[in-house]
Parts: sequence; C-alpha cells; structure tokens
Amino acid sequence: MPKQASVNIENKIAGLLKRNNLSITDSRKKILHLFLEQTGALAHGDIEKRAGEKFDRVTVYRTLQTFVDKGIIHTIPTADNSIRYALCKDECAGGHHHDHHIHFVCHKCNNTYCLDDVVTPEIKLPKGYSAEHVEVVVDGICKNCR
Amino acid sequence: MPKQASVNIENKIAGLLKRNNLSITDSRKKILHLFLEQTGALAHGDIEKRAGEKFDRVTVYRTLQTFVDKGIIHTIPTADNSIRYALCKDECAGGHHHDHHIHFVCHKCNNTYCLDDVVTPEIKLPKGYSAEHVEVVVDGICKNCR
DNA sequence: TTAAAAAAGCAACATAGTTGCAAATGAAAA
DNA sequence: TTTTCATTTGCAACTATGTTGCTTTTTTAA
Ligand SMILES: [Mn+2]
Ligand SMILES: [Mn+2]
Ligand SMILES: [Zn+2]
Ligand SMILES: [Zn+2]
Repeated sequence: MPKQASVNIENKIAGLLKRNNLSITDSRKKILHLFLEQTGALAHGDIEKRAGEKFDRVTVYRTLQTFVDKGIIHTIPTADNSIRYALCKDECAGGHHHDHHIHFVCHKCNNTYCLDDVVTPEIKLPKGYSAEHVEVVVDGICKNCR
Repeated sequence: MPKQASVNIENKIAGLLKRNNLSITDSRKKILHLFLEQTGALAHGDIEKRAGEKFDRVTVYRTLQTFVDKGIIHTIPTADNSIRYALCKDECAGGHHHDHHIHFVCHKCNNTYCLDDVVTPEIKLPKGYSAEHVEVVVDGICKNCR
C-alpha cells in the first residue's frame, strides 16, 4: 500500500471519530479499518476474528454499539440470527440513521452488500398500520458469484 | 371454550401433522396450539415460556426446526437478533415455502404480524445481481396500538 | 400386543452476549 | 511536558442461547 493512501485512511478515520465526539483509540481505529478496507458488511464474528487476538470480546461489542449509537454503522437483519454491520453514509451522523437502501445477501459467497442505489420501495399498509421504517433484504447470487 | 371448538382445533392440529408425515406428540400439539391461539408471531423465548415447564428446551428447538423444514411455520428476520416464527399458509406444505407477504413489527406492543395481503414488491437490482427471495420487514405502530 | 422407528429428555458442551470493577489510556488543562 | 480527570479497555464472572450424543420414552404400524 502506498504511504499516501494509508495516511489518508488514517486521517479519514480520525476525522470520523472526532466528528462524532469519540476519542481515538486503537480498537476503534482497527474496527473502522476493517469496514473501510472492504465492500460488504461484517458480522460480529468476522470482526472478532479479523481484529485478531488484539482486543477483548467485550471491547468489540461495546465499540460496535457505540458506532451504531453514533450513526457510524448500521445493522442489517438476517434470517440466520447473525446481525451484520455496515458503514453508514455521512447523513447518518449525530445518532440518527437515514439509510434508505436495501441489502443483498449472496448465498454463494455469503457476503452482504448495501445496495446504496436501490431505494426501499413504498409499502402500502392495511388501514390502521403506520410505517416508521422499512427494511428490505434480498437473497440471491451476487455479481461476483455468477 | 365450547367443547366443539376445542375438538375442531384438535382435529385441525392432528390433520396438519398427519399431512406432513409427522407423528402426533404432546410437544408438537402444544406448540401448534400456541400458534393457532393467536394472531402474531412468536419468538423462541415466547414459546419456551408459554409452553410452560412442560417441555425440554431442546425439544422446543427441534420441534420448531421440524416445523420450518416441513413448511408449517416460517421465520421472520428481525434487527434485534431474535428470530420469530409464524404459521404458514397451506401452500407452504411439503418442505417448500411460498410466502410472499411482508411482516410488520409494532414497536409499541412489540407484536409481529404477517400482513398476508401485502405482497412483497418487485425490486429492481443492479446489473449482475439475481434475486431469489425478498424479505420486507416494516417497523411502526400497529392498528391496535394507535 | 409387540417390534421397530421416531421423538423426548438429559447432560454436557459450545457459542453469544452482559455486567461490575480495576487498570490502562486518551484528552485537555496546567 | 507533565499532571489530572474522564473515558475506555480488559478481565472475570455470569446469563442466555443454541447444539450434540446418547438413553429412555412414546408413537406408529405390523
Ligand atoms: Mn446498508
Ligand atoms: Mn409471515
Ligand atoms: Zn456472492
Ligand atoms: Zn402494537
């Protein structure tokens, strides 16, 4: 990796943490690195493995929770009872999430993608129900696996 | 409860199990009762509690898994890492699920409903992705809670 | 009624997630 | 730069959730 790029990513991470009034710590930097280094979403287990033996399990839980609270990452519901996390766009800062994209889970490579360009559809509900948030998860084969 | 009704529900349960080549056992009957007695979905925890001290935890897990495999119930993904289960319509029998309805989670009463009349929308995916199954979960206030 | 097959219960284990508290680290003041 | 205070981390202990192998019990069908 060229030096300039790694400096940039460091700055990006530091900025992101500062903007959210979070102190800059090793575990936070490391976990944000994992998210920035790749496209898809990460399950808690992935993060624990890929953060190496470096951090305590509890720290990973607390760090992810903090990031969700601040609007840095968002959760993706899945049918297999393993919550996944992905980076939010900038609009989510300040503890409010404004993600309106759908999610795609490939059952071949098992990756989860945020399809940022696919907006969640309007759902017409029966009388009496009022919607606050719509979550769409599509399951199938991703473009890398066909 | 009038005797006739309780006989009917017993027959219904027995028929459901027989049609799916499942032997008729106390735990299966009890758990199907729970589903038939109410509208919404049940989380694993609910079922364990409401089935009383009567059955082993393991039996509950295995019974639910069997029902999912046979197409008697289906799972509903949620963001809080607690899978919920709801009865399928009859078309799901034979180990194949054909549910195309959406789900609604009320964040007031915390009930989950199958909105059988609301069909999952067509989602237009980016080039290269192919969809197999679309899951929609809407969060908001249900008609009983407003 | 009996015999074979299936399911339930039990124990032991594995994994996931939580909590309180002491030690370590980071941010900001001196 | 050093000190101070607040925040974060790691650890230990715990609860909750889910799994597996095996024995006993129940169900089904001959
Ligand atoms: Mn996303
Ligand atoms: Mn449903
Ligand atoms: Zn794939
Ligand atoms: Zn409600």
